[in-house]
Amino acid sequence: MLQEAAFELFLEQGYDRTTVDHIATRAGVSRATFFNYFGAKSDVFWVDVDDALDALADAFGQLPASAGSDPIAIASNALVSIAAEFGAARVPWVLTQYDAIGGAGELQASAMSRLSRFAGLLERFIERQGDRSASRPPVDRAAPPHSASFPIPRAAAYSLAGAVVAAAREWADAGTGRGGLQQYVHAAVGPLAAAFAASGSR
Amino acid sequence: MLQEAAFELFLEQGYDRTTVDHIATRAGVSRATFFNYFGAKSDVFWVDVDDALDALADAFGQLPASAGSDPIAIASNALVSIAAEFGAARVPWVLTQYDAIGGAGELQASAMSRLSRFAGLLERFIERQGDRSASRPPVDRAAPPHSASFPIPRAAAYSLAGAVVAAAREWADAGTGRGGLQQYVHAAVGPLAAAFAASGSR
DNA sequence: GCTATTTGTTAGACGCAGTCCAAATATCAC
DNA sequence: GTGATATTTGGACTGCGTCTAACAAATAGC
Repeated sequence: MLQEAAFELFLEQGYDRTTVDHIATRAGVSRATFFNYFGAKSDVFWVDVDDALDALADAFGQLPASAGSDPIAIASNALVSIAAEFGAARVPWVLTQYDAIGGAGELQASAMSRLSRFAGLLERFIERQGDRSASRPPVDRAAPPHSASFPIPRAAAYSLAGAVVAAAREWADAGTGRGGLQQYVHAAVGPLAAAFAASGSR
Repeated sequence: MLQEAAFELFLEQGYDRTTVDHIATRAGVSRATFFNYFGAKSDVFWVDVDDALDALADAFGQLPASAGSDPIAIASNALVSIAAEFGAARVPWVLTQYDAIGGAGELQASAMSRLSRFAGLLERFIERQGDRSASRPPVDRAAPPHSASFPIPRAAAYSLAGAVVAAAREWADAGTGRGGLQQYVHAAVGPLAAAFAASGSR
C-alpha cells in the first residue's frame, strides 16, 4: 500500500520529484508512519529482493553441512532454486521501470547494502560447508596469497553474487518474452561453480 | 587537503559526527567550495579508487581489439596490471579505517556507483573485444537464455568485478604483512578467466 | 464493562547533506 | 592598472532521516 502509492507517484512524476510526504499522503498515513515501515525512501524498491534474501538465508540455514561436497555447487544450486520462484510475471518493478522514473543514483546507492548482504550470506555459507572438509587448510590471512591458499569462499561468494546480478539485469532487460529468472541464473553461475571447484581442488 | 582534513576529523570524531562544515573549516575553505570538489561527502573516500578506475578506462581504451584473443583473459590481465600499482603502502585509507570511523553505511551506499562503473567498463571492453571474434553469434535478448547464447560479457564482467572486490577486501584485511594488491587480484580472477573461456568456446 | 497497559500513529522540531544563486573576491591577459 | 574571466563565498532553501511527546487504538486483566 505504501509501496503501491510510491510506485504510482514515481510513474506520475518521477522519483526525485516524489517526496516521502507525497507517498504518505497518497497512502493516507503520516510521513512518520512511512518511516515506521521503511528505513529509507529507497527501501520501497527492494521489498521483493529483501524477501528473496531472507528466503536465501533460510535456505542456507536449513541445508545440512555436508563434508566432502562442493559448497560452491551447493550454493549455486540454492541460488538457482530460489530463482525458480521468480517467474516471468514477478520481475521486481523497479528493474523494469528505473529508466522511466529516474532515481537511478538512489537505486544504486541502496543496492549495495543488498549486494553486500547477499555476498556475505554466500561467503558464510561456503565457509561453513567448507569447514567440514578435512582437506582444506586454515586460512592464513597475514601472508600474501598464493593461488593455492587464497580464501576461496570470499572470491567465490563475490563472483557468484556478481553473476547473479548480471543474470537479473539480463532477465529484466529481456522484455516480455523473458521466461523465468532461473534459466538466467543457471547460465550465469554455471561456469563459476565449475571454475572454483577446479581451483579448490589444487 | 580537503580529503586530509576529512580523514583527520573522521578519526577524531567519527564519520557521522563530522559535518561538511567541519571539514571545510578545517581545510580553510567554505562549505560550498567542498561541493565544488566533491559531489558528496562520501566522495572523499573514493579518490584513489576513482583514479584507478580512470586508469583502467584508459588502459582499456588503449588496448587494440584483438580478433581471436580471449577478451576475458585480456581484461583479467589488465586488472592484474592496474593492481600492481597498489603496493603495500597504498591501501585506500578508508578500507583500513572504516571500522574505526563508523560510516560503513555511507561507504556502502557510495560504493555501488564505483562498482557499477567498474563492471560497465569490463562489460563494454569484453564486448568490444568480442565483437571482432567471428565465432560469436549476435546476442538475442528477447529469448530466455540457453548456456550457449547467454551474453558472456555481462556475466563475466560482473563476476570479475566481484572477484576484484573480494581481493581488495582480503588485501585490506591482511594487516601489515599484506604485500601488494596484485597477488590477491591474480589469485581471485584466475579461476574466472578459465571458466568463461571454457564456457564461451562451447 | 472498566481500567491499566501496550502498541501504533501523529505532528512538529531539528540536523544535515546537497542544490542553487547572486555577490564578493581572486586570477589572468593585455 | 584595467577589464574580463574564474573561483569562492554566504546564505536561502528543500527534503531526507531522526527524534520526541502527545494522542489514539488495541489488548490484557480483573
